[in-house]
Amino acid sequence: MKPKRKCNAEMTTDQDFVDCPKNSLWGGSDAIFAVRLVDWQRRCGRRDLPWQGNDPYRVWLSEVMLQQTQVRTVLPYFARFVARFPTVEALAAAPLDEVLALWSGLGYYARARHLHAAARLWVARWPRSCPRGAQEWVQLPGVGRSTAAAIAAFVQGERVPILDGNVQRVLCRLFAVEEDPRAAATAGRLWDLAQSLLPHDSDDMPAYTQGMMDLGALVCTRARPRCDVCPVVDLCAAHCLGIAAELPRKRARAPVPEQDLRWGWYEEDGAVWLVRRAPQGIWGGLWCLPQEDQAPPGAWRAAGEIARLTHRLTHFTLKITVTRYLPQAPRAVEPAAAWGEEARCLAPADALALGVPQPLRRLLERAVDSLAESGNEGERRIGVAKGKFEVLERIDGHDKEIERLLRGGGKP
DNA sequence: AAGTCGTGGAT
DNA sequence: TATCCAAGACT
Repeated sequence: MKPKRKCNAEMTTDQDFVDCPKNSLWGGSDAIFAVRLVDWQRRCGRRDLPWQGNDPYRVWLSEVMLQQTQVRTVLPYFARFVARFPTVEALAAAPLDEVLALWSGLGYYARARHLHAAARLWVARWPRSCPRGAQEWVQLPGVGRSTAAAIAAFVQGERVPILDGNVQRVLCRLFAVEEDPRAAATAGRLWDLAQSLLPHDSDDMPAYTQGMMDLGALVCTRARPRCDVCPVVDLCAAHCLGIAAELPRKRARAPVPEQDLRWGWYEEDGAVWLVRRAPQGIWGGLWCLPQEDQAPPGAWRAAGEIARLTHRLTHFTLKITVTRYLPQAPRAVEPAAAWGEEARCLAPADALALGVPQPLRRLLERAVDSLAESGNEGERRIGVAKGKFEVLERIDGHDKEIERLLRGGGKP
């Protein structure tokens, strides 16, 4: 698209400034941007999401779930969550383990721990009520400036701006901001711009806030923005300059490093040992296979590697090797003290009811499938059927042994 | 104040 | 396939 008018750096005369769309954004009290956006949201925006309304609990819960997570992904988790915990009181009364189990698979598990702590703080400090205004919402753990503003705008119509990824992109284009929006200095400027665009009437805040999100998600998208249907295209400096699709500028990202991880599949009479991970770090508080940072405990013998999983995260790639262990003696063995106090031995189907990280969830699901297939009562084993893993690599020099283990067989 | 934290959708 | 990144917060 070609620039239709001069803007920003090209402006040299007073007339250029008058012609620049950026000028009309600052054009006094008409608040044309907000008026247009609110009108557009009410006609074309999303109005049927299950958390929309003024229930503070549902709005808060959804905003936390939606942090760094797309709407499509959140929908089934939100439904399960409100079915199990219809109120903040119900959530506060639940054990953390149950919250983590419902959160399992959604990622960023600190959100679940903070959510649980926040629910308890909420009912203790605002009994039969809720935080009033962004200043109070932000006091809940897991609720930062943008999330607090979204809740306050939706529930109470407070005139406070949000600044999530969508809004950053919209503002970078609207004002032709070329700097990295995630740099601290740029963020401050974007917050100011966001504040300056708010509607004057607080009754418009819910539709306006939803409109900013909808505009970013549906029209002002990262790739191929739909400027042809944008309600504020004539106010957009980047469109004026013909660079809307190129903003925000993406910064170069370092290549993602790889990290090796070793898990132990300690199998005992059709069940497998799980340990709770420390609250800090990745998968904090979740149940997982014992991670073999040091030598595995005694009384077990290695029975081959049963899986190699590749798990990609934003900042690095995990290569997980899962080694199967069986008791040395036919009788049950004591859980190793090295695993800490919280260790449980569960059938795979039962383990799936706990909060577990996604790669382990897949592993357990395959084990359940395998049990269902091979279901002989006498020879119950947690075999893993060949070809059922998402990612399974041949392990050099042990193909036959691996194959046999993958079938869940015993000695040949 | 950069690093860390998950998973899946979209291109 | 590889890459970016999503209704960010916390340390």
